[in-house]
Amino acid sequence: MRVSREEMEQSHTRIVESAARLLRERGIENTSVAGVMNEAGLTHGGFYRHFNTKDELLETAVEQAFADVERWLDARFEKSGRGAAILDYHANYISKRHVDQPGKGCPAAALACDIGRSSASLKTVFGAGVKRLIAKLACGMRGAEERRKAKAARRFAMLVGAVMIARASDPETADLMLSSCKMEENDL
Amino acid sequence: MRVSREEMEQSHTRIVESAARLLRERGIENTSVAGVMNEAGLTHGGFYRHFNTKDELLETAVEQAFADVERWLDARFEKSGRGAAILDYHANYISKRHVDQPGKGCPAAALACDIGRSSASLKTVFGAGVKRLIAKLACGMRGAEERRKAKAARRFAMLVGAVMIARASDPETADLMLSSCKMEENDL
DNA sequence: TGTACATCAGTGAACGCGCGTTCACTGATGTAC
DNA sequence: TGTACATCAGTGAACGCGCGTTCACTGATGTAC
Repeated sequence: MRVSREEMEQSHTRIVESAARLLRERGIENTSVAGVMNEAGLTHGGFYRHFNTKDELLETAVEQAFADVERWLDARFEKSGRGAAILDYHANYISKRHVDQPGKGCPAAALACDIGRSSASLKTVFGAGVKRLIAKLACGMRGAEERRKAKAARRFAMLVGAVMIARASDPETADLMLSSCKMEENDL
Repeated sequence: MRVSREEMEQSHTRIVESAARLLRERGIENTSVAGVMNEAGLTHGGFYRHFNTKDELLETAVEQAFADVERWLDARFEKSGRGAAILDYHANYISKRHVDQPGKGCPAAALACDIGRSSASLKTVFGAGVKRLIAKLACGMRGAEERRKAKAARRFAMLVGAVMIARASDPETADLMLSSCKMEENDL
């Protein structure tokens, strides 16, 4: 039966949020349209009133996941200042909690692999998110524009790599990875 | 019809090699048993004379992919010495060629994401490979044992993250990632 | 404000497809004599 | 070395399953009067 415009918008939001979480937990191939709809409290048939294809949902969900991280960073920036916010970000990133909860974590660490094998449009969404994140991280650093950006990119690559490898490894190797990439030592 | 023991061993080798390549190109979910067998010049039905399950093949193929990298590194070590070998490794890793050819590249950069969602036994194979690689890379460095290992782990994380992000991004962002992670600058 | 009707969000069965795995079968290989 | 037979690597049809997508249907919502 038809629902009100407001209810439909809420459904839409729930679909995107469910997708953003399930995608990061299970990956693109293991996230089914039916699974997302079920998580959103709906049945699979109604999906196509909201999106034309699964791919369209993926783009929206990945965009949303990046936006969530940016909002988190912005809030920290305002609360503790840029330097402290970046330290917080790093410490939270390289943590057992982050490794164990991909659904709430960084979309780059959860999805880079899958998106590397996906459509060009999804890569554009992903690349734009990464670029915005790196720009934000570079803000909290010292030095010339280009050097800051490159440094932020190197750091971000390390964070993403460390968490991905930790997730893909036995607990002992995961620990090695995390403890090696904590903040104390900054040189590569 | 039955084939000779020798032919069977050759089939086995071809199956594992095909799997190791296709896995890195397409990921675990998009690599089918039939696809691997076809690539090996066989039909899918015969697969189960070689492996009990697809998972068993995955473990063998991932192991093989790591062994290939180790053999490459060992050869370079002998030819050019440890320092030069590590420089070569880094330069080859952060290259457009590596980004464009996942099938011949680092298994960590190609599969970390997928393996993070797989069985504990596959994670053990992966983690062991990563550990051996890091140990090899630490060999070419200076300083105390623990510091060398941590530094090698940080570098490896950066390399893996950079290539994964480059593969998942639009060309412009991919370039930013690669150029930022080249050898010239070593600090994070 | 009230009524009559068109719209359309959501449902659940159905579609064609590719997957991992099983199985009866084939015929060259390996072995026992 | 030659023969007779058991073995088993490889084939291709078939299985049950979950997938993305389609569709006829339902009935509350939104709108035109």
